[in-house]
Amino acid sequence: MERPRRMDLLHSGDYSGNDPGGAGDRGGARGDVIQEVDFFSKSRQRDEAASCLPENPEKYSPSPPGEPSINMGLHLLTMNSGGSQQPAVEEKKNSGCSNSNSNSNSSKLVALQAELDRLGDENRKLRSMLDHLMKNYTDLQNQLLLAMQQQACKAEDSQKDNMNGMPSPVPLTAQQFMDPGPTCMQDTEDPSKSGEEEEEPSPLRNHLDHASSFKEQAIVPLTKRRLPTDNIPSEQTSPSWVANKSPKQAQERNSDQTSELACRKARVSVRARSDAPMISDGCQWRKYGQKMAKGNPCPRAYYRCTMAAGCSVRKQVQRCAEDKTILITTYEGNHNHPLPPAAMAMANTTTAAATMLLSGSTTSKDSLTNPTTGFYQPMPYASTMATLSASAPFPTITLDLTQPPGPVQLHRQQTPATPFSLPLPMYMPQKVPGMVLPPGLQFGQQQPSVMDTVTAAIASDPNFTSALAAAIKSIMAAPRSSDGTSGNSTSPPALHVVPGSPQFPQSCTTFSTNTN
DNA sequence: CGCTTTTGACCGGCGC
DNA sequence: GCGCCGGTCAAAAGCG
Repeated sequence: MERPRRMDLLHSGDYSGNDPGGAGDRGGARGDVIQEVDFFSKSRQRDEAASCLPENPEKYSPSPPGEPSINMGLHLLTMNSGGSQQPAVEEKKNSGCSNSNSNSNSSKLVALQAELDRLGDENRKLRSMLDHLMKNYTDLQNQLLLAMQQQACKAEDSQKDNMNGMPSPVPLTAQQFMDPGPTCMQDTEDPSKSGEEEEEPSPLRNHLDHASSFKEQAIVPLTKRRLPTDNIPSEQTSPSWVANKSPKQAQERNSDQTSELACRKARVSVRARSDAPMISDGCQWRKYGQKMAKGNPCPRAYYRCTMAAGCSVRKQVQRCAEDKTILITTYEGNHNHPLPPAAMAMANTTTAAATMLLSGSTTSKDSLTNPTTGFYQPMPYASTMATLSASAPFPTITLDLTQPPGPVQLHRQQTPATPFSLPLPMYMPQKVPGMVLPPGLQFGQQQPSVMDTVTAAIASDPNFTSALAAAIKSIMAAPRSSDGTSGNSTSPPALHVVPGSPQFPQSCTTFSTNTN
């Protein structure tokens, strides 16, 4: 689980573009001496990637051949490994040219071999360190975002309680907060509580789950606030499940359901131009319904994430009535399973947008901006429009990627009943195939506080760049086929645990892309 | 055969 | 109470 992630990082290097049959010859014999020579070949990028992930290179193919990738600047390992290999190759050349110095050359070869081994070990250590740092960093990010969300939820919860005179929900103790207990995403994960339900494969039960539970716990007040008696009949957890459980479990179950409701109440929606019926977002989806929505001649399709049993993430796909080239994809909920890099982008986007949405619609933007001050950084992404709307049954944030890149005018209306827009720095995948994210795109002239809020929310995820790159790649390589779901090319050959992917329970992302 | 898609039915929320 | 609408279910069909 560690190495695929590393592979992901490396794969987002700037070499992986224009590799038309790359996947085919990528799975050749790795680890032998020959690959060292290949560092000078045109397929260096493949070998670099393979050198960092020698085992099952073909199992990991986040980007199809020819798929442009984004240079996320994570070249440390790649260059390191490459540099460590280079002397050996040169030495081989030298040794092959002069037989008279065979003895000295052989000794040199031995020394270089030892050096190579040493560098290899060092390289591995560095990789491990990088992984560890990344993990810790993302974990911290997650915790911070969770704390922010909890703060927002508490504030609004207390506000509502004051208004309604309702007893406030049981306050979350630290134990509860840390306890991976009933949450919207974990109702089907915990075998101890849901023994009859599908059991999540243990590899999937990683820290992400814990992190998600962490976050989802934090969102409970919001849940109870919003929907004290609501129910989700369509979820894997049926009321009968509750009935069969002990009262305590049933109570937990209700908490789960309400939490899940909260998860699904906030929506993040993205509009983008796309010919494809559905964007490829890195997840596997199963269509479970289609309806004709009022006011739109185009049907609305309902999809459910099938990457893991019990995953409550759903999405709606519908074309814009005004402009049928615009595809509107709406995501709800959080994945309770590791995500491939391509899907990570979606999850991160969802998280950031949902975080912004919650923070902006609950307490104030400060709940987000202040805690994330440390994350303020130039947002190296083109901008687009993010629209927050509380007029809908669910708070919804819409990321409009159909706008041309560049500064976007923004509006923010605090009135909950009216939509308000704010600039959400986003990358314009349709405009920049396989290029480095333009650094330093600023939106200073636009309400900095709001911009910072969104910026911080999105940029706070250290995996955002890599995940975004994966998303862009997946978007650009979005299959024109009619599915994009089961036949989705982004269906991960191997799940990649990208730690710390903020998958906030209330996230719902509409992701519209432009595959034109 | 298993999985996915299709599609009509069903359910709950909401407004009148 | 009724109808509308969004969302989901589930049986049937399709597909590899």
